[in-house]
Amino acid sequence: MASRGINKVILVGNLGNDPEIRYTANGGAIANLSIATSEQWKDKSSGEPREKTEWHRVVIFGKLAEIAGEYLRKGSQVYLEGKLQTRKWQDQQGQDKYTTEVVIDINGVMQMLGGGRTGGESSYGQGQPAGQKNYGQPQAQQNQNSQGGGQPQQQPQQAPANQGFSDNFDDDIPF
Amino acid sequence: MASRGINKVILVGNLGNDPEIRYTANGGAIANLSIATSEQWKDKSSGEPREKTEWHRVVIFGKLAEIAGEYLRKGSQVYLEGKLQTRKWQDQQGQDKYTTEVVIDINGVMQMLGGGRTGGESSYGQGQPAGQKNYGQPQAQQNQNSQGGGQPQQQPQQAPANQGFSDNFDDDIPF
Amino acid sequence: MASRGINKVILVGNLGNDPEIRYTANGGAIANLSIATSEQWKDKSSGEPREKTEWHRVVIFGKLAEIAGEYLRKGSQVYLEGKLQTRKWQDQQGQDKYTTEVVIDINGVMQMLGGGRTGGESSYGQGQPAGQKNYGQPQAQQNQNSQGGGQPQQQPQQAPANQGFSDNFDDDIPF
Amino acid sequence: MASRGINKVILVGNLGNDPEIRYTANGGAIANLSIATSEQWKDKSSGEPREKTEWHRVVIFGKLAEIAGEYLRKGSQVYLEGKLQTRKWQDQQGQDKYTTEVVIDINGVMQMLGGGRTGGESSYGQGQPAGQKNYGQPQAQQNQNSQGGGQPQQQPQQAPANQGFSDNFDDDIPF
DNA sequence: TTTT
DNA sequence: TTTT
Repeated sequence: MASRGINKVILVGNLGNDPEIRYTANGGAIANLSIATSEQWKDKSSGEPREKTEWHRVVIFGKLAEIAGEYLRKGSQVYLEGKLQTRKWQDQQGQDKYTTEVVIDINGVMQMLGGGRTGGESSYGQGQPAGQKNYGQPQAQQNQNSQGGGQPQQQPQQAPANQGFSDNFDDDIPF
Repeated sequence: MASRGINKVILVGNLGNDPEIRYTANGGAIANLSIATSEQWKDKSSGEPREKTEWHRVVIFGKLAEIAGEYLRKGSQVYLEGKLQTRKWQDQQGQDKYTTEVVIDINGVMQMLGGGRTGGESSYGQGQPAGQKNYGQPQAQQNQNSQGGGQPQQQPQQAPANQGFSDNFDDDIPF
Repeated sequence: MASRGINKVILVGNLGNDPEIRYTANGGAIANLSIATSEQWKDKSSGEPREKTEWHRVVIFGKLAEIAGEYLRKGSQVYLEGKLQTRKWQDQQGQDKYTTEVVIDINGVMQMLGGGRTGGESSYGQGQPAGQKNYGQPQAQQNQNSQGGGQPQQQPQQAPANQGFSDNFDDDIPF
Repeated sequence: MASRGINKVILVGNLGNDPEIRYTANGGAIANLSIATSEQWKDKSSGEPREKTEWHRVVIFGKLAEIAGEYLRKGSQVYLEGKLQTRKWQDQQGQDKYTTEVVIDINGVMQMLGGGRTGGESSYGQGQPAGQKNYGQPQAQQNQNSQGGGQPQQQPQQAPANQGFSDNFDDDIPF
């Protein structure tokens, strides 16, 4: 009955479309994203460059789904950390189908990338809340249930020193 | 002020010693582990096998620290997921020192590996609670604050089907 | 045309069956694994323990496929690192189907875990090289194309210390 | 003598300074980066926002070091995947010191993020190839030794479809 | 189909 | 020393 195993997916990619948001009866948000990752290489025989794009179906639950709906748009680059899940469903012909998704739930992570310093000329952001360039970055915290960093006990022992490392390093340390 | 960045460490390794457990004034547990990972390769010129062991200083907080203290022993194999943290301290001569640790807090993951099917002859387990082989595996859940999987909303939509996949697959799916 | 994105899957789980090995025309090995990961939690309302097993379809190429075929068996615990890939195929009715797999290629990682069902009673080691208990662990190196660690230049600076469990650390370092 | 363990670090952060590049006698490049990751949270008692920045010392070897030197600058956001390594050294007083670094070698990954400070006003692109805005992104491939994806056998089965944002998916697949 |  |  003990929990066994690790099931983790890490993606860095771009949205192929604006997120689709819906809500459960309880008011919980669910976001569906289509994320592209691509790899490219040189063909071994011809030496020609080749590229392959992989599309990932991502489902986000809860607070991160709301943030996704508010701040992510087609083309946005995002870091996602979740788990693999395959669900079975029937199409209209009653045929069984399986869909594998990357699920970002309360234990998942979403982080917007790139910071949107686009200078304003970008074709992105077109669907963004008005009056807001990209500086309205999300509170896309590392984890939806982080309540204070998780180790308040340590605070006393942790010198307030290395907070931002604004203090001067010793010459000794080779940074 | 928004959270920026990902700071993640994943280790699979063995304990060099029994965990050291201590408690904060608030009663919170802290476990210190020394974890070895090793890589080996063949020397490019001589073709001789080479090996290098890396030792990691790991600090675990909270519930997972208690589980570590109860179930991990010198030699145990463990999966750990946490973050890098460097703290500054002074040695007895007042010299500044820096120590980098892998911190497993409320957002971290600890998972015992190998399941201890050692047949009883193993030299491990010597420090284990009496009357307990290795079957008393911990509830080392994927995350200390998992409260039901994080997506109860989805349950209704999720057919109770693929729970354990005990149902038969279609011939169609090439598993 | 530049490579963009990260597509990474990390699994720690158990094989539901012995690996299926086949070979390409070129003699390259391909292994198919079915890997289970499970998570469990307490139901929020009823407080009852719940468990969910997820099954992952894993495809391994090359040298690691050979190692999988030789050393992994039904029940084996394994660490896998690869990428998500969805491929389209047609069933006998000509219907389009999609299957998402975790692909472990030359950039992937496979690592056997547990390192020793030494009990001997297991139906296990049947495929293992004779005369070799669990020490006959695979050379499941972190990466199929590691050629010496990639940083030979640094070797001189690296003290040969800390090699193995038995070393005593300096008093200065708070391990 | 078998390779045991996983030692993996994943960082997404910003450079605190331009990379420092140097070369070995053999002509191999080495880049030193200082990477910041930050997390922030609300203080449990006061409710006040708190933030903590962690600085990571990163060492990159080989081709990726060259790319880092050419394309990364102070402020750049980057994805890095490497391993933890602690080395011992002596300061001028002959005192032992330990420094823990994130090492990106031939098995590591570096990926520039954000893909486009297109503003032009940035002190940024100064090292970029002329005539090339942000599209001149580096060939920071997922791995320095990728030689064709590692699974050429599978290529025939892989439809050339889904290459790029513009493709329309089948109606069957619920993306 | 695994594992606990 | 970064970023928001």
